Amino acid sequence: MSNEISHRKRPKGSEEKRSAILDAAVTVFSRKGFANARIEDIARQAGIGKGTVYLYFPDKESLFKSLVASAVEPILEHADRFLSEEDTSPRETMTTVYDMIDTHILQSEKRHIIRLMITEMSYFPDIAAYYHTNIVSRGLDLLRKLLIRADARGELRSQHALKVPQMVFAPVVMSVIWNALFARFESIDTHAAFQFYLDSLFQSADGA
Amino acid sequence: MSNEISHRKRPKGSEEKRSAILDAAVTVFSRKGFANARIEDIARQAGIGKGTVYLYFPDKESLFKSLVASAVEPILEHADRFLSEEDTSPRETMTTVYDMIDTHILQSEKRHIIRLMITEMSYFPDIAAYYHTNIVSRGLDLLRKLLIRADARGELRSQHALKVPQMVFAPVVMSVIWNALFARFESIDTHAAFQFYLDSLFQSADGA
Amino acid sequence: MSNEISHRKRPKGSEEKRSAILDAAVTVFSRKGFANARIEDIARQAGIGKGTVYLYFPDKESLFKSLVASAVEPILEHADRFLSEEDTSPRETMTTVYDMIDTHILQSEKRHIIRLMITEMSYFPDIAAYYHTNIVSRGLDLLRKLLIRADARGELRSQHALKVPQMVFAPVVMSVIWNALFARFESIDTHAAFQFYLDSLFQSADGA
Amino acid sequence: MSNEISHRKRPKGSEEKRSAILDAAVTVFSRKGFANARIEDIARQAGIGKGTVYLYFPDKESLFKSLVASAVEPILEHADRFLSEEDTSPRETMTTVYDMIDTHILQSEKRHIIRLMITEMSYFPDIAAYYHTNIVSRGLDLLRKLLIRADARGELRSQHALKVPQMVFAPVVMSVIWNALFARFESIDTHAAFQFYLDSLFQSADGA
DNA sequence: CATGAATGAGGTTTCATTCAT
DNA sequence: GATGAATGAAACCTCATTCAT
Repeated sequence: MSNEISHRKRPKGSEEKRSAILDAAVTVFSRKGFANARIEDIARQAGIGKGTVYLYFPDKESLFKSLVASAVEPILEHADRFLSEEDTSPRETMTTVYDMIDTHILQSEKRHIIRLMITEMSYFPDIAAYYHTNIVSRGLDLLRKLLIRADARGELRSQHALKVPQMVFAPVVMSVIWNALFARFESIDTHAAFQFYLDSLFQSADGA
Repeated sequence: MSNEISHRKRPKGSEEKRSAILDAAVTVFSRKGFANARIEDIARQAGIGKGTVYLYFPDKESLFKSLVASAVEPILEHADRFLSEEDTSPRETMTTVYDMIDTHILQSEKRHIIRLMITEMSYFPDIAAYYHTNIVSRGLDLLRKLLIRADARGELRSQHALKVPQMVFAPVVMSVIWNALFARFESIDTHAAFQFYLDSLFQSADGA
Repeated sequence: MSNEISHRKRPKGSEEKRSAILDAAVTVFSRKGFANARIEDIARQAGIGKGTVYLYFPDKESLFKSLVASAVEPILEHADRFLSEEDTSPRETMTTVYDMIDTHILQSEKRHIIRLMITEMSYFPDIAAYYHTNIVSRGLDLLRKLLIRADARGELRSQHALKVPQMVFAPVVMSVIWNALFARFESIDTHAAFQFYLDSLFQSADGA
Repeated sequence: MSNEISHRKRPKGSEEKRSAILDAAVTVFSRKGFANARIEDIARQAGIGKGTVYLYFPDKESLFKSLVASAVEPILEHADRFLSEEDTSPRETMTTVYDMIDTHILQSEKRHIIRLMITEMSYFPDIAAYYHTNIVSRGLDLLRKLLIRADARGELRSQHALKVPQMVFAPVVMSVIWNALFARFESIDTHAAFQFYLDSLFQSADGA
């Protein structure tokens, strides 16, 4: 909706402008990567002047970090709520989580931000630290609990899953990376990946 | 092993020096990423002068591409051979493949190169095209055959796997990325990931 | 004179600055030649920063070409007008042309640019092609007509002149080159050269 | 004979090699200009190693200067002899000189060196000084005497010629420069230029 | 607030020159 | 003597950032 190539008309309100810059940044960072993105391109894409970017973000790195934050924070709230639900079956919970991820990340412009996190975060150790502490490790804790609950109910197919809860994210990561590198040549069936994972993680309580 | 009659005119220590530059390049590219790696740093790391790098590689991009090639090409030969074996059970074959990957990539310095491929390749579309054609799509073909054979033998656990053979690489990709971003904070149990995958893909022929 | 509505978006002092850069470029290119002139020297000479040069000219070569164009284009307009005059005697016309060249080129800073054209143009084949097509061959055509008209009026001294109209430029070229190489040691009497040429080309109609 | 593009077989004798380097230098300097000629190209063209050039010439500049010297010195000897002849008519003498120049310079590879002198000498003030003192001013003296002698015999057409003896070289300079810049597009009739000059300088003693 | 002209640090690449073999 | 691998100074050009308007 807002990531055409055309230069949009000047946004007015201050918060709107901040958000226009972030939108433009996703586009440009996605296309070029952090190092090759020019602030001037982001400004033009946002329909504002180059100097204006610096009224909203102190420097290029902060802009990138804000971008990541703007994408990740809303996700966390949802996740928190759903993963803690204990009155639904683990498979149902996980199905819901995957649906949410599919809808709110993979199908939205946010998938670009997730890709940028994956490809650029190793060069921003402080971002990595921040998100590990605040998001990843908390997410893994919730997942571990979910898997343990599934195991207790006899629904966990492989004990190995308990040792690598990170793999639950594999369909997301693989989908994002595959599309970044090879979408031009060959698509990846993300839904099948989710289904495959649900089948891999869970079985009905009778072991079938 | 790499001491054949050299292709070009460079004398004696030449191939060793080329190697030294590539080794230095892994280190520096890994630490800084392609864009932030300075040729001068690579040269210093290799213990040579800045200009010397250009005697072996025409420019920074070629150096990077050669680096990727040097890591990937040997892998392909092995993979080809093993995946085509038809007289072993699919699970055994896959186990061997995972072992090979673990030994030759994840446990070696090559894991850094694989990470660089994943994180930088989207900015080198021609590398992506080359490796998709020559490696990835061929690998997927072999995997598809393997999975179909497993299915024919009643050993494939989920039909969904057939639609996303890419997911077979998930343990490798996840391991590499996790370690790049979060190894400092929390390890990932790569072996458990492989086991989980084998359990997910295959069941004994009687469905157990 | 150069204060029309400017083509691009550069505001107020912009055309002045472009001019200042071109002026500085004449000085530095003249002193050092194209290859040995450093952009930084030109910038310093113009009283601006190195990067500023690149706001006005995309690269060093373009700067050089613009420099040549800025000197040559105004000349052409004049020349066109005068050489086509058919109601004055050829000798008078040629006298006027030589006067114009003397005033507007040899006595002005433009003589440096003409020298640069002569000394550097062989390394810019596209400049040579452009100026041959647009200036030199057109100038020669006009000169040929002039000489033929003189011949028809019985005023051409030597038929050989018709075969090498290029020699009409000899006083200019010789003067520019002599001064570039030997002005320090010995002057060249440019006016005598022009007079010699007029005497060589033309005689009164009665053959005297 | 010796300016093909192919890499010749190794010359052996020391003087031969010096001369091979000079031959190669003409070719390469002509094609690229002083600044853009690479020592390595000259060496390859001469069929020797890069370092070998430095056994014969201390640096690039010296090589260039030696090149010019090798072309100019032999010319001087001839010129001296002919111009001083007083028992032939000035026009005959000048005709001979022009013939010599045509044969030994314009028709030979030396024309490239003359061009290089013209185009590069302004950036080598010491070369200019040397040749002005030793060649140009001496040549002009001889020419002045010749013209005065012609005048005394009533054979000088225009008194202006006495004031700009430099113009006697105009056909040479114009021919060399024209060919350097525009030979691809349009030729210059050098012989007509010489004839035009002889007609311009001299008349028969009776004024015809 | 907004702008974009101006700046100069920084990185890539070239190539004259050296020197160990 | 001859070589060419190695070097690093030097120059082009880019772009994040500043600041006068």
